[in-house]
Amino acid sequence: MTSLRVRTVEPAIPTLGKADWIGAALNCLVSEGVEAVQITRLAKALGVTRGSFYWHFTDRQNLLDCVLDEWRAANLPVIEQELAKAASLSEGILAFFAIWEINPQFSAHLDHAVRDWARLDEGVLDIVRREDAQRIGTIAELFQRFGFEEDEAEVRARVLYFAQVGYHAMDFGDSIKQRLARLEHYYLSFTGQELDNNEAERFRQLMGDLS
Amino acid sequence: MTSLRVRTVEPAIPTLGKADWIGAALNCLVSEGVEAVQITRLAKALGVTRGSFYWHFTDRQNLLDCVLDEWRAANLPVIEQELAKAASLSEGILAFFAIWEINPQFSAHLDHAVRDWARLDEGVLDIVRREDAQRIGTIAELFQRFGFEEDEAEVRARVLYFAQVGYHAMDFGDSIKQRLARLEHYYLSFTGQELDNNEAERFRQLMGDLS
DNA sequence: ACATAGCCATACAACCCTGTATGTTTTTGG
DNA sequence: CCAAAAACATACAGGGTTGTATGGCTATGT
Repeated sequence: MTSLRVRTVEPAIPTLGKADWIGAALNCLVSEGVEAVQITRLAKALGVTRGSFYWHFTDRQNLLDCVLDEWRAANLPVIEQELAKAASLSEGILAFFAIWEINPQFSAHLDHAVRDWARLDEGVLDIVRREDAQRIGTIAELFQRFGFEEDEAEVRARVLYFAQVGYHAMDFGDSIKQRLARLEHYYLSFTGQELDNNEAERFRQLMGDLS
Repeated sequence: MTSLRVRTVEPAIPTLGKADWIGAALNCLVSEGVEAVQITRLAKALGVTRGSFYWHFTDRQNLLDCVLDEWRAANLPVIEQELAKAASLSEGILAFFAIWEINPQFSAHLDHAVRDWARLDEGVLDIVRREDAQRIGTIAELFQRFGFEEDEAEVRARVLYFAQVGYHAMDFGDSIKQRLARLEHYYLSFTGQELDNNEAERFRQLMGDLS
């Protein structure tokens, strides 16, 4: 929607663009929350004054709107893409696990930060809710595609998604290894089915390599 | 630890106590987040000036510490008490469901607010993590008590707890009725066992009456 | 009746953030 | 070469928050 680069030709001395401000805002949002996304601080971090900001944006809310758009554009499509191409249930479930951990396009921290933000802003909450509903629908579709009837698919999708969000919502702080060690138990708990040994090993290697 | 009422005799004209300030702070924390817990605002809400505050507390941090203590004292023991007295797995699991919804001592909103707070404060995060670990341990104990081996009990406890926290962390906004309608599916998903019809009905009535 | 302590109001200094208005420099285009 | 726009700096006004210092009122005890 918003073109992050207005200029058609890059200037000789690279100057700041909207994208730089949005990037700084994203970092600040993730590490310190919405309230910390302040024009003064970002300007200091970027090494310019606030005069620059008010050239690229009308006001603070304008920046926050752009930040939210960035989140939607980055995190929204990943889940659908990953789950749609799954050729088996286990492939889909394991891909879902992997998204939060190693998918470079998906930022779990940003997801978390936006969710916290939503608690303080009705407008953001609405958008996050729609996003969540859509994600859960995608997961439920996966379960249905591989033999689960509608109600059970819906419930299992929700449990899986809630657990994933909940885990990251509490910064529990255990390592990926600890969770990988009990991968089969998690899979059984989420699906009610046993996970093939070969698949489990392949997944462990995939996660081990990229962690 | 902290005695919320210093006075031994109630004054004729009831004056403000620490508890009143902490109560106002809790409300503000739940509805608007930590950053909104400001002395000026609380004073306005309580109908006094900030002079009163600095008589009861040394500074803002002092108040926040008290707020955290209140949370621990209120929400911590509830889960252990409820799960310890369960005479069957289903009784324990259903009791766990009920805590977030209808237990008067437990505030799900406060739990959520404190968790958000923990993202911005390392000290709070440590305390919340210990609390979470303890709760999960209690749930795992329940599973083990009714026949699950250690590893599976631990994983199922975590999935159950993560899902519960995740659900409330995202303000999903569906009604209790919607979830109660699929109670059996949730129970199956969390435990791998079928829920007795009579117990399901009894639980639905319990939740229906008090919601 | 008076001193004391509890409880709160008032006033002040310091700081931080926003938004706007207005310069200043550099680049681009005709 | 000159005008215009882009990108940023500077300066100012307004508001909000914290903490402290100090003063005033009220109940209580002796």
